[in-house]
Amino acid sequence: MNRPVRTRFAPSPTGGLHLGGVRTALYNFLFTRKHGGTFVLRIEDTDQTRFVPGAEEYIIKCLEWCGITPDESTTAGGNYGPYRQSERKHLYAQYAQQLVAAGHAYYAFDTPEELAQMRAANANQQYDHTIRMQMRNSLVLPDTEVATLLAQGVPHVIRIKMTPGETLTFTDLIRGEISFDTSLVDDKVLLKADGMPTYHLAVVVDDYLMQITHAFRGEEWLPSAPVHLLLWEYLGWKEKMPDWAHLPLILKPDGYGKLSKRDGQRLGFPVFAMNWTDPATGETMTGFCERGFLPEAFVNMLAMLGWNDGTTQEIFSLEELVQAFSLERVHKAGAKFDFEKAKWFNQQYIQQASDDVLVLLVRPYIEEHVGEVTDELLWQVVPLIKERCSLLADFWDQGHFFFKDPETIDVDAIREKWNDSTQQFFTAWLEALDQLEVWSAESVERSFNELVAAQGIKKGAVMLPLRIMLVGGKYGPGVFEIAGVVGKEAVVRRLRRNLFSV
RNA sequence: GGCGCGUUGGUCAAUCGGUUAAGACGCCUCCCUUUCACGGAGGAAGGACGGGUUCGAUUCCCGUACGUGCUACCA
Repeated sequence: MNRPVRTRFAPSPTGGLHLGGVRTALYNFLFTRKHGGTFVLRIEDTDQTRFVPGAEEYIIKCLEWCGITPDESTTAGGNYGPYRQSERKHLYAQYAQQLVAAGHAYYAFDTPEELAQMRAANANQQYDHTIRMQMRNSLVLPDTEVATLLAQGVPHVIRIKMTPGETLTFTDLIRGEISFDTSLVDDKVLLKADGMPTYHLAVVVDDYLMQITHAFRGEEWLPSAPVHLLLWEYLGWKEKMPDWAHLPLILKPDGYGKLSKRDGQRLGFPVFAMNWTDPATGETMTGFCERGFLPEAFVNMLAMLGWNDGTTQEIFSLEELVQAFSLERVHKAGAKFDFEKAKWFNQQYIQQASDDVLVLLVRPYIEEHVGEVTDELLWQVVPLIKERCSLLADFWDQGHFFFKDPETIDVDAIREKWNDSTQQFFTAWLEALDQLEVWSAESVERSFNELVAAQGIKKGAVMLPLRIMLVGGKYGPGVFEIAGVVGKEAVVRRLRRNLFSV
């Protein structure tokens, strides 16, 4: 196939953009960038009952955050629009009619009750070649009656007429050759009673009209591949059919099922790229973005979930991914999502990031707690604590004491070390600090050491209490560094308060 | 139930018939550090099972088991 490469990402706007969705989009993006093609975003909003307003804008926002913006979409434009299936309604009906005319599809007038009755007779019964001649459709009804029913506007659908007894084979770019027996495939609905197409008709028509050359989608679509294959054939477009690649699923960390929103809530990690608020319930699901992931790290992590370049390299920039990516190396088996590993990727990127971008990124996570903070303070704090942070949100947990007095103090830890001489020591040190002319990490430390020597006590006995009074617990960077940044006033205040309470 | 797809340590995974079966995350130990992290050194932990093919199978084939997906006028 010599056509220019065109891939499409086709999410349904029914909720947040989850990990599997982003990864599919990412592989589309990497593939098109590598082969100099076009990356199309098409929206599958044919199911009006599940359609959620604002979801399309949300999806585009997520892709932008990830740095994998599509070349063609409702907002980006392009010559193959409209890019929303709901706006292409007329096209699908036209091709469905064409299939009926060619004898590859038929009108079915069965009511929901009749369908239920059919299935009640045999739980495994599908609407297929074994039973279609016993149903109410244009295959069995006289032409005149069909015409009358259609004229009267009786609700009906159009179903594909599967030819039994054939073996369909196609080559999946990831899985190799896959075969199906058409006798086992049912007569899927192509056009619904409301005039909207089902996914089956819509993908084929859209991919054809948008001249898609490579179609990537989740593994869950594999069983319906024969329907799509036949549709390409029946519509007479077989030569233009894209190559297929069915991507492995992203699985929940425990158990083996597909990763779902519920798993995120249950296990305490995000499953969406960015915050998603369900307009119906008002419930907000935290995204990787808001949780403090850097987009580069997020994308890197996702790329490695089901693919690797065969070397031991794990950290890839987007550009490197584009170079190294190949569908042949995508795994066949699903991969369990591991939040710990995801955090590790982000930690790597935080360590690599320069302090000036970190200051920019970290600010909202700090200001969320204490209001406005100065650049100067952030510039001092960021380098001191970045190496102990995996998520942007960690900057608050690891450095809150730089911005406000600790709210809780690990009193028990102090008490273990506490006695009259430590009490004396700190009282004396407070006076010494007051005399200090230059306030810096070094001068504070010097003053501390001098007093330790003068009082003849063990430094270990007073270091920990000092830390805890200053930061609240047994963590954080060097105490004197902290004292230097926080300033004399705050140090004295924190010591006084805690000296008294202990 | 039927059909499809899959199966290397707890997790991500390398190996494209011959290896002491890499590496990473996590876990454990030690070092560094008068806190915690970072960093460094080390450790435990793996080919689902049964048949073939072959001089030789983790690798190729078949079967079984297990898992998972689909089986809607949802995608």
